[in-house]
Amino acid sequence: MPLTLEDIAKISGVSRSTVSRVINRDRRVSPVTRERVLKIIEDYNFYPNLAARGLASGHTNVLGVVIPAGVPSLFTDPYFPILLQGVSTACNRQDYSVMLSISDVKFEKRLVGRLVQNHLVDGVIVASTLIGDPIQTTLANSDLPFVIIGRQPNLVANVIDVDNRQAVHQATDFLIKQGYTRIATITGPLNQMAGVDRLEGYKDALISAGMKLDPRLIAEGNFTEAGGYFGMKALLQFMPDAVFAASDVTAMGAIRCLNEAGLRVPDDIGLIGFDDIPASSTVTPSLTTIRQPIQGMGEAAANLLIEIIESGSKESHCISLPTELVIRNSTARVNHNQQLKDEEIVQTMIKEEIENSLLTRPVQS
Amino acid sequence: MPLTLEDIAKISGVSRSTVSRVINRDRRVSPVTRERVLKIIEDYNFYPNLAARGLASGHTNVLGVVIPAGVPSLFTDPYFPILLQGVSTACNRQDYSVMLSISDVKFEKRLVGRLVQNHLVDGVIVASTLIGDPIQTTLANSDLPFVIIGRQPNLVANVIDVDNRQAVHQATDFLIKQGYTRIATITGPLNQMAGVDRLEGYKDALISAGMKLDPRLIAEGNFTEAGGYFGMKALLQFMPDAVFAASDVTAMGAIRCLNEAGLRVPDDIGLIGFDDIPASSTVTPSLTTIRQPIQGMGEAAANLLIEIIESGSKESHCISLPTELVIRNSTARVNHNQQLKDEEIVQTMIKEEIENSLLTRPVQS
DNA sequence: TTTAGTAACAAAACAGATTGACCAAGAGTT
DNA sequence: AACTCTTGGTCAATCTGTTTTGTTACTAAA
Repeated sequence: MPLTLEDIAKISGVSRSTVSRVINRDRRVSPVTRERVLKIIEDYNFYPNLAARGLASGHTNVLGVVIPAGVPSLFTDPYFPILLQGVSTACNRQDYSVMLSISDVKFEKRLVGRLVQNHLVDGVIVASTLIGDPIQTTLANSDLPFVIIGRQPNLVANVIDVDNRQAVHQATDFLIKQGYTRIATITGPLNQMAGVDRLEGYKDALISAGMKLDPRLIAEGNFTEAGGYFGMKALLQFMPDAVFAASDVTAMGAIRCLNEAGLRVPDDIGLIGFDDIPASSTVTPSLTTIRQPIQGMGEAAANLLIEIIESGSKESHCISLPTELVIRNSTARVNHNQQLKDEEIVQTMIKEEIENSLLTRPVQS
Repeated sequence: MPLTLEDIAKISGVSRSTVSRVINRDRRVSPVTRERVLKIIEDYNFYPNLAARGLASGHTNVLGVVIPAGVPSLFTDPYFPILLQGVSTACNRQDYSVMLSISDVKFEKRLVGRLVQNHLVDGVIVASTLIGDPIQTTLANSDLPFVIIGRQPNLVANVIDVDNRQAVHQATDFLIKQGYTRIATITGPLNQMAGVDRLEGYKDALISAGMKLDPRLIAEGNFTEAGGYFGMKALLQFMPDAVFAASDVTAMGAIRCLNEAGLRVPDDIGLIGFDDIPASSTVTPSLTTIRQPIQGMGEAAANLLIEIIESGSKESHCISLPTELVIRNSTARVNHNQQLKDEEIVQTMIKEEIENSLLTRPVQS
């Protein structure tokens, strides 16, 4: 039978409430009593019953992480484990636990109901939702604090994001500067904002460089390897000389397709990805890519959520984390520029933006 | 303010206990009352407070999943997301939730303490622990039910596993049958049983084929791509003509190394992996591999744990799931056998074993 | 017609924390 | 000396369910 507060109180010769205050760092306990009780708690290896604590205090110190159903890249993209690691790290540090909901079409409604209604978690982090996913409005209508990773249209909420559009704009500019002229893209799923924004960034760059958009050079992908492969296959007939792939995994698929077609990267076709997953630096050729701080986004989401929970703030916060363009060999044309050596050249994106974006900016409430 | 049992009771004109009975499917409620109360619960969208329920009933309907710190493949191997998906699916189906503990060296002790001591979860699933990880004894000494994925030496516990040794034995036999003679291996981390068992299976096959073991043909890896790359690099000087890589990701690293060295798979070197992750069928050449039912293992672990929790069984159960050898192009020597076509030939492993292993076998308690 | 048994529900006792109200003792003021 | 603060604590209410015990009304058996 596990110990209770009552037991500890009896052993230390104080009342239950005093022990509770010691545990909760209430300052109305004399240092000497505090020390004595703490020692006993330590000695007896006592942990308070979280259910009781949750019932009495109204909070559980648990954050929910919802990963929606129907995300094809869940199994193949290291994005999710890295994100989870970030959330987990931040939670560990602040004595929160992580409740994982990989939702399932069949159980989605019930799952979210449970999460929202029955006080299992103090707040929720939502990762890569589809545009218009009902979970957003469910959460918005509840009084449960939540943070969305990746902005959503028409939704005032707490958001952690990177500036996808701007980042891709820059990366595409880089391709243009390298002398590529028929620049194509394999998009992400266009039912996710990240997919849409990255496509817009690509368009922005071409337009502002005075190049014309050719719809035949845009292939829709879905952040998977297979999506990259088939996207590339579709593009090949229109002879692009460079491709922006909306994720690194997509780029890997494109490389496979190009290898099969006997085309060489970067000489025949330049390639840029997005994410900078571990494999990007080891693939041949190593992949030029836009690095986003995936783990950092997980941590930021958890930290923001915890802050909101504990402060009870009703404002909406948007945090945009910085990206960098990591230049490797997949864009190093022999004929046009000198071949880049193995070492990576990291070009940090606009400095001011980084500095600004690190701050939490309250938006309308 | 959310509704409580009391509210529902008042609305339906019965007592709190009756509402509780309705929710918990206690049969001592007349059908007509039950229907009326159920309707009200539905109408008012009532969900019971889980903290209160946990306090009163002593269980939370939450399973913990512990992924230990210091697993380098966590970020790069799709193993973990797939496993989690399995656990999650099984839990959803039975109204359990999943609490994720990606433990962190720094917080490990506290984390496990919390998990074990304060009734946050009803049971724990432990994935890929290191041999001798103290978490095992901590759990074994607690009265918290737990299931380990992947057997551990000297530990009587509930285990979900595949027969790594036997599966690798078969796969290596297949290499031998294909005519390869200098068969090397890149192992997994030898501080995990899966790593050790797969190495033993490799040795078994060579020995029982009357071939002699050459320690220079054994390179230690760690289930990562980089491990495969450097392992292959180390092996190359001893001129193997086939390699068993202890995971598919490891095999990908080996392929990269071989490409750089100008060697072709399968003609110069045959290659077999383990797992059958999605990428294995799309990589060039497609990878012959031992498929293990990762998602199935997650589901099995959750189902077993829930069964143990609800039955209160004190016996230890071991469930071994079947594997299959999936033959693709990385072992299809042109000179020795006819080239295998694109379609996969799936050779199911010893049939009897599969049938046996699907049963839960109680072991000594 | 009792008596026992049972069905259907209510009432009340928990479960193990948190937290506001209250109180005693000593310190500081005037 | 009387009064007010502050400090450090105790007491008891509270949170929302589950579960045991109690009560009533009815049916079946003696």
